[in-house]
Order: sequence, then structure tokens, then C-alpha cells
Amino acid sequence: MTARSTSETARDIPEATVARLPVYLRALNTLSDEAIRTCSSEDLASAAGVNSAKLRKDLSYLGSYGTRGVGYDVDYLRYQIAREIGVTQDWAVVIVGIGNLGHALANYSGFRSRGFHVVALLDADDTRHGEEVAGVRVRAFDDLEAIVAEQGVAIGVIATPPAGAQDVADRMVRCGITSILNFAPTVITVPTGVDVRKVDLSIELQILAYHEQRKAQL
Amino acid sequence: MTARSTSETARDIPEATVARLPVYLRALNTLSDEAIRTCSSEDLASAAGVNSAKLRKDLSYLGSYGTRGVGYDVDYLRYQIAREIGVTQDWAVVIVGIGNLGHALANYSGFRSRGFHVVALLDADDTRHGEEVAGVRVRAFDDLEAIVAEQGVAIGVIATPPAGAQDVADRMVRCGITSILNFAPTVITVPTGVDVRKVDLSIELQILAYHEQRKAQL
DNA sequence: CTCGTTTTGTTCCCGCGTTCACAAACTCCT
DNA sequence: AGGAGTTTGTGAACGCGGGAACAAAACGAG
Repeated sequence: MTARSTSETARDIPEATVARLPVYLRALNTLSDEAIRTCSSEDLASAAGVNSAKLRKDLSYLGSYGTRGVGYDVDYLRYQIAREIGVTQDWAVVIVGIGNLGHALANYSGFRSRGFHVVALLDADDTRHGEEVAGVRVRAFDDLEAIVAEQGVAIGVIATPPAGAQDVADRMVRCGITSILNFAPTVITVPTGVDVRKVDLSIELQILAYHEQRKAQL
Repeated sequence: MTARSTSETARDIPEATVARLPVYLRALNTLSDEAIRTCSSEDLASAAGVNSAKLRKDLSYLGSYGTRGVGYDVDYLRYQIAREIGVTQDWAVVIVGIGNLGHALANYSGFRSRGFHVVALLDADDTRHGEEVAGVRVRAFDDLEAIVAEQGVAIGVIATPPAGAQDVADRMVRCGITSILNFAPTVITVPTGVDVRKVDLSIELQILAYHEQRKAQL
């Protein structure tokens, strides 16, 4: 293990592990709600739907937060993971594109409860401006710069039709946004230093269709 | 390359490749719309946002559909990929849970245009029954068996709150559904032979938050 | 205090996926 | 026809992630 120096340099956690930490966090929240104080790697792994060896290895990247022969303290581990992910602080999020999906995202309770705060809803269609969605007023896309500067937004969500997605991304990047979650079914390119994650509903269905077709061929 | 016998046995395509085929398919559709007849692996790769070597290797799992020195015929390759994925045929899909997200999914045009057909919307809340969403009437969750039997549904989408997701999945499996797309933020377990893919909005944001936090530490 | 039990943290190995690099194959021009 | 130029398809090397297996550490009983 990397020696933890006083400079507190962030160890590099494998990407695959980072993707699972939120799953562990949610499982720990559930356990905590059930008033369970302590759990073994086996318990937590099955709650998270993974192998226990993998879970232990994942947690070992964060540090040594368990007790051999005993297991993990649920609340303590939960805090450590939340801190590592960065959801102990609150993140301001801007959503661009208030169609069906944008609506759903704005109303999604899972954001607020996990440290994300929708500070603005933007849409290019000015007939929607002023409309209120999930307690937030829809504003013009041109307000992006001002909002990002005022509220210190680092994360942007794109829920526009595919044609406009690249433009929105470009503008977000120019404003200083460095993390983008893209729901538009198109490839967007950004400069290095900006992270993009893509969620594509129809691709997921197509992957299922492929396997379904293969099952049918037997 | 595996000799293509007359029995036309489906070669096994790596999972990572399967996940990219829909991306290539979309890129090809775009090229085709632009009246581009032929493209090189370099062209298609950049349109799909991947490395050209990876693209060529991916396509090589399907067969040898390009021409050396020339490239790929856009429409021909498009058809081959569509056939391989299984989106030349139409797939019946049932959506359970007509909240904000269920609404958005029902209205999502990307489904219909890619070979997926929403045949039923189901919700446990009977005050919603009869309501019409995207031209489909919302029905009782208890109608699931009948609908699956009648329409030959193989793919189910879960857009319920997390508490109900496992029950919905169990019932889908009992009806004979063998592919599930889960939007509920919870781990669901299914018997082997059933495929589940998970889309979790808040996990994606948390992954971005992690990287964002790391950038800020510098 | 010592021994047995439990469970973590880690090492080692294997397989998958990515990338490089190049031979094979096709076109075009002379 | 032949050679130069292009582009595919694939063999080989490499690195990352997953899983088994085990040593180290804590606890409890006697």
C-alpha cells in the first residue's frame, strides 16, 4: 500500500473501482437504515451484487477501514466512501434541455439526496422560459455563463436532442464546466481535462436485443 | 477467422464489442443521411469516437465486410451490423412504472426508430390506469402475464421506485421475460439465463464528482 | 496466556480487451 | 501489365481487472 504521507496525495483508484463505490455507498445506506452497525465483506458484497474478494480489493484502495475478524463499521465506512467520492460536499448541477428527459432528471430525487443540487434548468426554446420545473425556473440557454460564474457550477447535464448536443458541450466547456453527463444520443468531443460520461437508453436496449437474439437462435 | 460453416453458428462476439456496435450503427446512420456512400475505418472510427484499430477489430468479429484499399460501403455495413445486433426485426417492450422517468422513456423517440416498440405501460398505482402516455394506455401491473403472452414480449423495462424493483423483476421473469433494463437505483437479482442491464443516473454523477474532486485537489 | 476461529488485506495468476504494426488485397495511374 | 498508394484484417505484445488463495490480525474461550 502507498504510504500515506502528510501531503495527503490522492492515490489513484482504478476506474472500475470508482464505478462501484457508489454502489457500495448505496448498499451501506440501506444497511444503515436497517440499523445494522457492522457488516462483513461478504454481507456488503452480496448487498451490492459483487464478489466479496472484489469488494475487499476495492475498499483496500481507499485505505484499511475494516477490522480483521470483525468486519466493517457501516457508518464509518459509509462516510469514508462518501468522502472519497466527494459527495460529502454539495455539487451544483446545470441541466440543459427540458424535454421529457430533462423534466424527469430535474424531478429525480436521487440527485438531491446524494449531494447534487440542480441550480438551473436551461432550454433554447424561449416559449418554455419562466416555466417552473421541480421548483426551478426554466431560463434561457444564454444565461449559462452568468449562472456558472455565480454558482460555481462544475457539472453540466445535456438532455437536448442530438443535433444541439455538441454546441451545448462546447459552450459548457468555454464557461469552465469540467464534467459533463451526456444523455443525447450522439458522440460529443471535448478537450482533455474535461470528463464526459454518456448514458444512452437505446444502446442499452440494443445490447439486450443482441443477447436476446442469440438466445432465440438455440 | 472462424470458418463460416453452412450451419451458420453464431460466433461469439466479445461483450465490449457488442456494446460498441450500436454506436457504430448510429454513426453509419448519420453518414448515410449525409449521402455518404463509402467510408474508411478512420472516418467511421472518428464519427464513433473510437480508435480505428479497435473499430476494425470489432468489425472483423462480424465478418469481412470491407474492401481493402477502399473502405466500407455505408449502407451495406449498416445492414450487417443491424442484423447482427438484431434490430432488423421489431422488439416488443413493456415499461413498468410510469413516473417521471417512465413518461420520458415512453415518449423517447429513439426507441421506436431503432426497432423497439412499446406495447404496454404498466403501473401499480390504479389512479393512473386508463391515462394515455405516448399513445399507449396505462394498464394495471397485473395485466403483465396476459400482455407478455399475447405480444411475445422478451424485454422489460423497470422504471419504478427502488423498493418495488425486485418484485417487478421476479414477476417479469416468471412471465418469461429474459431481458431486463433496470432504471431503479437498486441491485436486482435474476436467475441465470436472464440478462439485466442497469442504468443509474446518480451513479454516473457520483463518478463525475469523484474526478471533479480530484481535479480540484491539484 | 495460548489456541482456535473469523475476517480482512494482499499477492499471484489468468483471461479479456486494447493497441501497435504489418502483410494481404484492392484501386488507380502510367 | 506493373508499380505506387491505400486501406483492411489480423497476429502479437501489453496492461488492466477479476478471482482464488493465503498470510496477517483481531477476538473469544478456556
